[in-house]
Amino acid sequence: MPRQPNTESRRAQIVAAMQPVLAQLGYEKATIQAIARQAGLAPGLIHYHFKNKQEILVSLVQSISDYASQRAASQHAGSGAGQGQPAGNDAVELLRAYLHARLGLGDGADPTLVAAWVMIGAEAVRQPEVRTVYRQAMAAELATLTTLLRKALLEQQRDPAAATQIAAGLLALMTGAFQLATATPDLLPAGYAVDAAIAHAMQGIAAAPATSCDRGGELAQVPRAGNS
Amino acid sequence: MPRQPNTESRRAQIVAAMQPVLAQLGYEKATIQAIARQAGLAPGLIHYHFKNKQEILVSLVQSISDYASQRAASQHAGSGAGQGQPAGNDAVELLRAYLHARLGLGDGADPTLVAAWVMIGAEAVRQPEVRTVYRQAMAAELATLTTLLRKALLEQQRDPAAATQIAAGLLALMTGAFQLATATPDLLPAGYAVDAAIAHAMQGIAAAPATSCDRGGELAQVPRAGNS
Amino acid sequence: MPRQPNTESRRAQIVAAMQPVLAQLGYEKATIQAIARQAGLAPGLIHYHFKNKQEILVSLVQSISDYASQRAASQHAGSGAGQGQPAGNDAVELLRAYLHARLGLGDGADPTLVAAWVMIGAEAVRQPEVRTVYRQAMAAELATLTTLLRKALLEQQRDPAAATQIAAGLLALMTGAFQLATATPDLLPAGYAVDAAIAHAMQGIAAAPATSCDRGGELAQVPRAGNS
Amino acid sequence: MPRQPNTESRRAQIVAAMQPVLAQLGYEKATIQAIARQAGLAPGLIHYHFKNKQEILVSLVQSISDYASQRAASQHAGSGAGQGQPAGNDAVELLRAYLHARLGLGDGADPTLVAAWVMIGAEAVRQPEVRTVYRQAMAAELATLTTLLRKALLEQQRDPAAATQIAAGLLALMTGAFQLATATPDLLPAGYAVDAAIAHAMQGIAAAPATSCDRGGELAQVPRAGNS
DNA sequence: CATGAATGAGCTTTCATTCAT
DNA sequence: GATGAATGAAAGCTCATTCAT
Repeated sequence: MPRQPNTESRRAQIVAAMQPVLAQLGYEKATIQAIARQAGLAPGLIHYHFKNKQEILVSLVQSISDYASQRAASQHAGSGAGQGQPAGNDAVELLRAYLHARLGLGDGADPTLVAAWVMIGAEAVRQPEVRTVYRQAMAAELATLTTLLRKALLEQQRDPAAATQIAAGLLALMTGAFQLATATPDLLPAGYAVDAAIAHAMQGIAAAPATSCDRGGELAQVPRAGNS
Repeated sequence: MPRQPNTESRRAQIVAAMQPVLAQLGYEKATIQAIARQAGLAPGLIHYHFKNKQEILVSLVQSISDYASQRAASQHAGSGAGQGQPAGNDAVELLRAYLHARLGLGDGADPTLVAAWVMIGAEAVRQPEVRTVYRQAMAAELATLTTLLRKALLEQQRDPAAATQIAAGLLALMTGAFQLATATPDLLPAGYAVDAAIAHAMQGIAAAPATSCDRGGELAQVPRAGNS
Repeated sequence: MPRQPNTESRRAQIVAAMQPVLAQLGYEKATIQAIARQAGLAPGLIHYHFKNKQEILVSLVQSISDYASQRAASQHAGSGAGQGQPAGNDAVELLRAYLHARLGLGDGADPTLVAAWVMIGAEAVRQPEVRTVYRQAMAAELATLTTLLRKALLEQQRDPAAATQIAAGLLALMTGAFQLATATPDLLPAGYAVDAAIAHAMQGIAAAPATSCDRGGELAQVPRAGNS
Repeated sequence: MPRQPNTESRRAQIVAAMQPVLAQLGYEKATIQAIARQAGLAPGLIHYHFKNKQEILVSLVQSISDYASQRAASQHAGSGAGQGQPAGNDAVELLRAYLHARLGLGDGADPTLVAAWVMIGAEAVRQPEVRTVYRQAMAAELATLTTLLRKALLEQQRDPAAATQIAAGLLALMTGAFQLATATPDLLPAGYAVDAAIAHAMQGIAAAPATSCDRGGELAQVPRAGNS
């Protein structure tokens, strides 16, 4: 009677264990021993399930990225379900909610997750394999932002071409906010990141050229950010 | 006649050598041997001038920070010298120039410098000594931005209280732009960072409440960013 | 009804799987995992059938040795069956055929087998258990050669005492040919080994003192090697 | 006052230390620790002077090969210096002396050296870098043998074209003799290897076709090996 | 000041062997 | 018999730091 494989769950367990260790110690100091200890496993077992340390890191990047995409998708699905809003601010509200979800709660939700992501960003600089998956994750985030922005722009009867530029700015702003939240806590006022991101998005939308008829003046009344 | 000590120049030489090595290899892989090779010195000499590797890193952070402050200061000095501008856009232009200088040229001037700074940011997460100087550098940058923004806001007759919030957003945006320029080159369109930063600043200024009399509508005409 | 044990066939399967792995990787790098993979079995099963890795190696040595002995025996049997040769060159021809079989076809028949044997030879140096069986195999080969040579010498009316010395030379020559075929392919001309071995044997026979009456001059016409 | 480099002597020391360890334990079991212990050095120092373990092995191969070439050259030089021999057996004697030097004294001079060479031969099978230098060493030996044989053949007024074939056989014989001397001591009679090699050479020379005039009959009297 | 060899702790990785299923 | 996860003891290698010269 052969025993049933448990590789998948073990891999997930190990990847999950790497996150806090990475967040606290950085990649080089996140030793296999430390990861094993965090996971409650024998060190040798790590290499039974992963070819090498880098592979754990790559898996972690994909895991985090997948989690983020999934959460974004569920948010999309959860909103707009005919709440009978009078004004057509659905898309704008969705965007606002997205930025809140991403940057809210002390500028980065789970500090461990954010710190791990910062470490991953540094490793992406010098490990090509990590760079590849990191870039994919960033591209996915960028695509999500661009889509949200395009919808919001259309909703506000603005030229959707502005979406790309605004999304790029938002991505940089979010990335930097993660870095600052992790490396220099308390330097910046609490909640600044959500406000800045929403301001960036809303003002960007407002500043975008109107689609057809020149009614820019009226439409400039993009809903103000309600949290500051 | 004893030759005069060359300690200071040696230290500077070593610190300078660490930058490209750090940019390429990260802190842990930036070995003393590699730094010594880059500096053209014997490995043993490094520890004569620095207690340990961390001390070189701390010196590098200060060095980069000082260089940035100095460049910012010289920029201040160089501008505003009564060139008889008709409109009172001095402060706004100064801010714009500052953001250009920081983010221009491929979103990060010297790639080596930017990459090194990204690595430093990661180390700041886990090395308290590094975090301290990193935080000081960031605080200095934030102060510079805040000052520039406050002047611009005053110039535009806006409430200067908005400066802090806008500066925080700019700092995050810049920090993230450095990260993205280093880890995911070519993901974002060239020059996006300068545009995004200037848009963030200008729209933030425009959106700030007017100082005294409520003439916000007219004053909304903050000079548009000229490069997009 | 209990299924009948398959231990023997499993053992043979595992031993057979070790050969190509050993040939390619050497003993230390021939991991149990690799052998199991080659055999299409689960790693854990290996140690059910073999106490340890060395035991597989020892079995392989015996397996190869047995195979060689068997082939030699069948060759003996296959020849000499009254083909009505006029001249009494039976024994000489048998010897020649034997050397051909051993060294023919690119100086080592099955390259995998030859390479495995070379690896075994190296392990025999340091593992007493391996040395024992390796020595037995070599002794068997030596005995076979000696027997063949003695018959040939008698046939040619030479003193059979020379057989031992010639056989020793042939054994060394064959062993070295295997080594060279494996480690330095293309260094030596194709087919050199068969020629050299046959020359060694034939010239050795020719140079051996005649048995009784001194007719050495005539008998020197030992059949020349026909393949060069 | 810089200290003077001692890298060369240290490298030589380490290479020398590897030989007996390799001879006794084989490559994989010849750990850095064991080599360091043999050399009386700290383990870490090994990797200061050698990039990796393989590099030590490659150096050892070259070292052994160089030593052999050198000894062969000095032998050449030392002989033939006008000893006023009546018969022109100079070249034949030189060849005989060479084989004696190579195979004499218990079929392999320094047992440690021979055993190490056997281990090297096994590693040459699977490590390309080792194979390269091993092949060079073998090619050098082959060239030496071929040259000696050509001279001897000319001296005996035989066709020198036979040199290559005879040399190949001698190389295989010597290689095999080393293997057998190391892995199966006492299987073969003492001194068999020298005798076999000399017989192979001399009989090969005798059997070679005469150069011009057909006086093969007389010239067949190649000097008989004097040690059997 | 300068050199470069030397040290040793600690890392990743490998792998024979064991064992619960 | 068979499976494949689990273990733990090495192994090679790296590198900050020290120190004799």
